Amino acid sequence: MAGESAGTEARQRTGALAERLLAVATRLFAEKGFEATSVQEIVESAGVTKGAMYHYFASKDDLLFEIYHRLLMMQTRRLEQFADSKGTVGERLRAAAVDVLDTSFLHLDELTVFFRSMHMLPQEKRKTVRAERRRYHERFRALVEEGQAAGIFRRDVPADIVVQFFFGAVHQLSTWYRPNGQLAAHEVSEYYVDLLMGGLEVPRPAGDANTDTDTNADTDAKADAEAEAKADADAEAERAS
Amino acid sequence: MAGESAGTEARQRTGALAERLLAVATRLFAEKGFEATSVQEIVESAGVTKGAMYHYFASKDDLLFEIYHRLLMMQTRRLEQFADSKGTVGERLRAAAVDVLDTSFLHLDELTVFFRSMHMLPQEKRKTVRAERRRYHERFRALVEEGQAAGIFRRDVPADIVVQFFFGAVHQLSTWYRPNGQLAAHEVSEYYVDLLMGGLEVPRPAGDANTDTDTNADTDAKADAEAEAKADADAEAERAS
DNA sequence: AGCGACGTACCGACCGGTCGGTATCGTCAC
DNA sequence: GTGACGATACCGACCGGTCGGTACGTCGCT
Repeated sequence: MAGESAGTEARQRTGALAERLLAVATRLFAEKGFEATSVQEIVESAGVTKGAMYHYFASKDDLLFEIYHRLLMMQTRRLEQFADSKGTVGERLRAAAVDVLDTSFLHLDELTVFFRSMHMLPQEKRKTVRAERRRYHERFRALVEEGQAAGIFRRDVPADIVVQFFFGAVHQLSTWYRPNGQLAAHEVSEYYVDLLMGGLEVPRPAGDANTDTDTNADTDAKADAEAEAKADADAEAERAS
Repeated sequence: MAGESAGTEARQRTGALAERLLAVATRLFAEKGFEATSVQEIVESAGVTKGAMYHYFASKDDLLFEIYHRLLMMQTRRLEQFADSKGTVGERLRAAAVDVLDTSFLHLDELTVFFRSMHMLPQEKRKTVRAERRRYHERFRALVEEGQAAGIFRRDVPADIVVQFFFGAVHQLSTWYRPNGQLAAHEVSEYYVDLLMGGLEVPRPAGDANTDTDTNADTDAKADAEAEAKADADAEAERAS
């Protein structure tokens, strides 16, 4: 389904062994961390030798990159499906949010590795991953902004903040959720989305808590996002020394 | 409460050099990751030699542990102050939440290291850190439960979920926030707390979104939390192989 | 003199990656 | 149908370098 035969090289990573290596690496990286897992352990756990791994992957980083790339591609594809479907903004946002949560629960190991070892990627690959992730966030943010413009969601919190807030919670799932716990994954998904949608509701005007209301709207939010992106790139550049 | 002169050893880490080493290590760990930072780099960056570092710290892990320990001790102390102060539950929860956010912004590096390298700690120390963190979460959860019992907060989402949701968002701050960005740290704090408090509001009964309401109350939430804790300990035990 | 606070020299383990080699398979001439 | 032959898939020994940690010396203050 996803275009495999892409560029000049990288026709690899399609064999059954490559899949097994990726799966094993994901599990080991999640268990012990990227750096603490040696290539030797990976190939032994997969029942092959190092020569086999380096036949399919250019480096140890390449394994990491492939894990990230696949996860992001899948989630982006799913998000766009939900975001572009029929229904009110609220319905679409809720459906997309529930889906990304359910999907995350199915790939907890990938999530763990993602936010723990992202910084281990070399510059080039990290830039690619960041770009893919930004695209994902922007599509999600557009949904929030649409709801704000429609007057359904509160305007006194920038859409970008909402997205960071929500995905922060999502991305930390792997640090506390245990599949054999009391709560089923989908229950947590529903709870989380309830909290998100509740937080997005327009505050009651006769409230006692909020004093400052409607400071800046979505235009400012977009400007902020761009500024953050720039600062982000700067930080990345500095770090390249 | 926080007994410094605990066991037989560990009377150390009180000199000015120890402080500098910790500060340098925190920055380097946040920049390049724990494993990618060599002890040599740390001591060179602090202007001393390895002998000095191993005079104050038993190991490289020990640096990590001390970073965690200090951060948790400080945040726990502050939380208890806010939680035990005067005012309504809503006011106290809001103040505590704003404070933990503001504090987190002041210690972004520590946060980064925390959630990226926690798994690098040896069993024993990790258990200690986990216990301290659990205590922190439980105090926060008690606040939410108090508000639920008072009827101020919604009851259809377990308090434990609310806490995980919120702190997930908080703990991911270091992955996207840049101090030189457009948004001041405290602005983000306020936005985040607005989203939290909004999510905690009792849903409007005549809503169109929520169909299932008031499934289980705080008693179930507490049971869930204990179950999660047990499952957590089990997973930890398994991982000890 | 004696002890805490560091510096210096060095060890042993390990790790990512390489490289020459082998086995298996498709294919194509004859 | 069969043997040659090139390509792909995989093996496994090995290397250069690095890293955490240690043993021990030395300086300075009391």
